[in-house]
Amino acid sequence: MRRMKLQNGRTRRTRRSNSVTLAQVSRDAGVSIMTVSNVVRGRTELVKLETRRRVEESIARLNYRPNLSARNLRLAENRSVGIVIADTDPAFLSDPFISRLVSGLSNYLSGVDYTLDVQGVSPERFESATILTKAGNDALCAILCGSKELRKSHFEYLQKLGQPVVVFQEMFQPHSDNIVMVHQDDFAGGAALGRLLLERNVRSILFVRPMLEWCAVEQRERGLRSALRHTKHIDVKAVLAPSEGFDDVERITREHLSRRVPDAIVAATDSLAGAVLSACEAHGLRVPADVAVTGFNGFDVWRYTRPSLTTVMSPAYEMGRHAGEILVQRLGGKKVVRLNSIFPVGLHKGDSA
Amino acid sequence: MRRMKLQNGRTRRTRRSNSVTLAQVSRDAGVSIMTVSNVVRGRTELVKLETRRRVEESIARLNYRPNLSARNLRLAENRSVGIVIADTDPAFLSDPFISRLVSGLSNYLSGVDYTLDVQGVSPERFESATILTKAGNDALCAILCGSKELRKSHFEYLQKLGQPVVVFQEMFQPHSDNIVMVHQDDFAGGAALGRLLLERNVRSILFVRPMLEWCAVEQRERGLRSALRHTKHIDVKAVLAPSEGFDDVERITREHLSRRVPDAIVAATDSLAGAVLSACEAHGLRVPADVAVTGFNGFDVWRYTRPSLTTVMSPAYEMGRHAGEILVQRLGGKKVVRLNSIFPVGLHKGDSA
DNA sequence: GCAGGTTTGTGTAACGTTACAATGGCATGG
DNA sequence: CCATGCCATTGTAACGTTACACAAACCTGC
Repeated sequence: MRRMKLQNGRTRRTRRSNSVTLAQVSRDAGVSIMTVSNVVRGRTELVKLETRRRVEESIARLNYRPNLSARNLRLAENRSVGIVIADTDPAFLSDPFISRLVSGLSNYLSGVDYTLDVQGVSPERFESATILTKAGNDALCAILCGSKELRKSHFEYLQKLGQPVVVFQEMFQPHSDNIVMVHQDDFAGGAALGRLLLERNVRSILFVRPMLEWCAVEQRERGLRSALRHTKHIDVKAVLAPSEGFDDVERITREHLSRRVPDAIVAATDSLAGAVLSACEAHGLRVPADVAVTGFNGFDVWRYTRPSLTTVMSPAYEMGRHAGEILVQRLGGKKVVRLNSIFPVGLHKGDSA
Repeated sequence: MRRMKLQNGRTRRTRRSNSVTLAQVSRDAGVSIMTVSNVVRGRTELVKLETRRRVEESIARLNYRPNLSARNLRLAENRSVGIVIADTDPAFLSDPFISRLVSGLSNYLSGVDYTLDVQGVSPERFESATILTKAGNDALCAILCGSKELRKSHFEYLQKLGQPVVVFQEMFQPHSDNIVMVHQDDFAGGAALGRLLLERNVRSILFVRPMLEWCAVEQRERGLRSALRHTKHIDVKAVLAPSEGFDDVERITREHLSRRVPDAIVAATDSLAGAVLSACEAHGLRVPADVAVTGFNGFDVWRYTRPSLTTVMSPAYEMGRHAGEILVQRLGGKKVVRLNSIFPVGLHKGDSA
């Protein structure tokens, strides 16, 4: 970093970026800083047309852009929301569910002139995410992963922050009213699949779930089991995929199939279901005649697979938008009563179950 | 917003957020502001252990978090990168290519304690994206879409910014050394598909491309045509899908198929290819015997389709990481010589061509 | 007991912006 | 020609932080 001599002989650091300030523009245009500021912020009623033109010229010539940090500091407002995702696996971060959620949030915020900060962080280091340790966002969103104790402690942490927070896909009861829960009805989705499989007279089920400990997955399994609760002699066995990678999931499924072929395989997500279908094909099993297969979070995968996948449709994009709306409302000072938004899911009946 | 009376009777706005400042902590701990600041920033060699403990207690009790805007203003550094994507279509924003690119960038930045701002914006309003109009990021990334003139003007705009910028998937020659181009070799990918189809003795090709005007798509088509250039009598016809939605793409493909069945259909992306396969199936065409089908940007779709899709594998995640590395290096003052990074793509031979 | 050093802590002036009060100029009207 | 009001513009004091210079306290060794 460059240093320069001051008159008195001391040295002082110079800015690293060659940023243009209001003061420079004001000198160039021969007006005061405040006049430039008023022009920049479109307070046209305060500035004579002729002056405004001159200032606008200077702004364009010098390529002036207002310094956000200074403005935010002065206004005690950042017009920015952060989202922390407690996982760093690229496969999870670019999962259609996550990316649609983020798209919805981002698009909404963009429309009301807010920006979005995105950070993925491992569950163990959750609380040291920059977005959380430094106060640089007006509001936060979070997707919690990891063991239940870990998630609980992260949840408590978020409650203490005192700024509006949306937590997605989580079941804890908030004790503080800064937190709003937004989730899709994973339990109902799981239950709907369970009922469908009951109609198909399925007796044994393999539930394939990712290693990732995520509340949504738990709820899906819970919903599934609950729908089967009153029917005796239905065997549900959970299988942990060693990773979310296609090959790993396919391999572990094949291992299970070679031991015993269940009547149905319920995968916790569509991408897992894709690998499961592939494993069934490799075993020469007909789907759904020999084994029924279902997925979860249907965006596009169900359109590609053959047979087309029976899955549960997710309103991820709308959930993201909704979270944005809630947060911006809160920041605007509105007391939002609803602390819990559950989005309904839709059962998509494909040919695989 | 609350107001409060000052001693002299004036009113002045209070902060909307109940943020705790260094001053408050310092009062609570009975030390100076600077001591607290030193503790917060881990300058442990400057503070006696006993004092540090006391300060840390106060910090924890008051729930202090440093104000990022103030710090950034003082340091003239934001430790933050912004990415602008010149499209607001959720289907594009959550396209595997885009979301993997963003994951790579986000993960890298997170590791070096930078944050990432994401904004999608329509090509027409590109230059009014908050990320661009306000100076709040140390560096920027951009994905340009829209007509060539529009993209050119956005590119010029980015050149004038004077801060490090990475532009993805674009072919313009930068005139200023703040811009670095990062792209995958779409041309080579298209050419590889072209050569593969030549081997298959294909004579007529339908190129299905999205409405979205994106440089990557142009390059793919150009590469394809270039590979066929020296072989006479090969007919390449481009079809514009009315949207990237599966149903629209399938419909338009079927319309074309009912007029004439080409030897091959080259889709500009895998998701388009998925719809194309579905259209072929609906027409009772065998793939690849009656018509060969190929995709582009292979992440997972090729694993799901039957026949499995022949496609071009994209290193999107690595491209995102690489962009982050370059930008952070530049911000660290390193002169980066390379102004142009081209990532090689891989041809994945599936069963569809 | 005091020069010389080290360790620990503090005071101050920025950083670039905005809210607000205050200024000067220029009409209008009595 | 002076009050009055309005318009356009400006000066100033924050916002919360950090770099730097400096001060105070506490050691040494002679």
